Amino acid sequence: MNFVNELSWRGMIHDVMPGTEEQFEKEMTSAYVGIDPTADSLHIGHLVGVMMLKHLQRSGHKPIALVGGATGMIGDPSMKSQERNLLDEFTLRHNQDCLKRQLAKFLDFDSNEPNAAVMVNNYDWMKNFTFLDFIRDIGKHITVNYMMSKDSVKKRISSESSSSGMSFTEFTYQLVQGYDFLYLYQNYNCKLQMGGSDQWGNITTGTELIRRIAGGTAFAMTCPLITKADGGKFGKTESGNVWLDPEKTSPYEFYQFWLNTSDEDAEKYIKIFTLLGQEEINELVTMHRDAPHQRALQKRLAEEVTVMVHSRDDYDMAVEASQILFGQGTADQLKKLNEKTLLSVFDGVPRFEVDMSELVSGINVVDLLTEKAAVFPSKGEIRRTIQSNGLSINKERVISADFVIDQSALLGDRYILAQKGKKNYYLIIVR
RNA sequence: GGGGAGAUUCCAGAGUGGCCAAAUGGGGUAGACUGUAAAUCUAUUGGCGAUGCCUUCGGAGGUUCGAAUCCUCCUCUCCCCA
Repeated sequence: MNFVNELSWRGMIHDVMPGTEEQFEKEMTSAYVGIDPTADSLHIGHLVGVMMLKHLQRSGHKPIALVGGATGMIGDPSMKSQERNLLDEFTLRHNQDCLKRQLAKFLDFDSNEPNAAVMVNNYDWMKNFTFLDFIRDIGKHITVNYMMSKDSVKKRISSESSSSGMSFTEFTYQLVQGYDFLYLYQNYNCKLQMGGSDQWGNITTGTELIRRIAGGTAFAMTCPLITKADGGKFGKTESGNVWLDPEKTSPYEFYQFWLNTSDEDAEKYIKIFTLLGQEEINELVTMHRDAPHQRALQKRLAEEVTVMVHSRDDYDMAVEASQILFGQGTADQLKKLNEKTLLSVFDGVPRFEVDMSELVSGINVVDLLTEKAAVFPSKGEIRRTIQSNGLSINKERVISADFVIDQSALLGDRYILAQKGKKNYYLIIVR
């Protein structure tokens, strides 16, 4: 399997440095991707980089996952984000461990194969590197002129937009990241850095350092930034990031995220986020174009990714839940569910607990869903939702804000299903 | 060190004494249409015991019958000149 070709037909290559392909043909090559350890879980924004590493390992080369304990605290000027705070070492290690556990689902870290994956943390080699040593040994080899010519820097300096300027720390970022590459080159024989297209400038600072200090040749390869056809940010839902950690994003929500991708995006994503082959994907795309309402693409995409990140069981559960929630499910069907099925179906649904005493004499929906269970942030909002036909209880539409709920509404004697709009479910558990 | 501009509801951005809970756009939410899509259209978008009341226009005071709007001080941001 040719790594570059593989990524190329999948639309995962934005830019490659000349000679990269030849390098892969010449020998087993180590390549790395950087990951910020800002949280103790990866989110799907990280997935592209992870998939690049996965393809790399599949084609016989050696993946290195670099945890940016040091760089993560500086903040990349191209990210526009604020400068970040230094994570304390305990948190850093904790996050690193968690990330490794997740990455192990994609990459083989443990085998004795020569191309087993490796995880490193740049904090380990940066923490004892003094400022003086750094500017003497590294800074000396790169000119400010060179650093200023990077797009990420230029954008921040030509401050026609009322941006807040760029701090020296941010300016230094590319050097620190470049040094990582040099370090990996010297200590791990790593010859390629991969990343999003916004990383190109940073990566080439690394190859430049390697050329000037080590007299070696290293390569750069970037993938396009993942976008959505509607211009929105990829990987976000109403409730924020889509995490790989099932505690943060349940498998049901995870599955739903992928199932909801638009037609246009689905064709793109299935190539990037699954390992399906070219032929199979082409068939799916054709099938989908013939009968878009079947959403064969989305279904397969959601299946593949959910199974890969979670498990086949989690996937089955998510599908079952989706069928009950979005299928022809009626109030009657809902009432027939036994407790076990009900709980598993609503596994990923936000839950609220309410005391039985609230229900015995009946309670107004508005009060229940604001004061007792904070499904809505304010009473005004729930009233507006009811007025626009947006609220259902146990799959039956609430038509008036005066609607009263009592024990007769309970499913399985202790549950109430509240639904806001089409897609948002909340489970109320009565004690 | 000197000079200038600014801080408004989720964001951008109007408003410069009463008609302002505050234009417009974006975003969010809900509805219609659909395929749990996209696009489009509609409604809504501070809170509440709701024809009214309460809290909001960087912070603290003050003027006034009445302030987002005027005055004083403070905090922060940006720009220009040294």
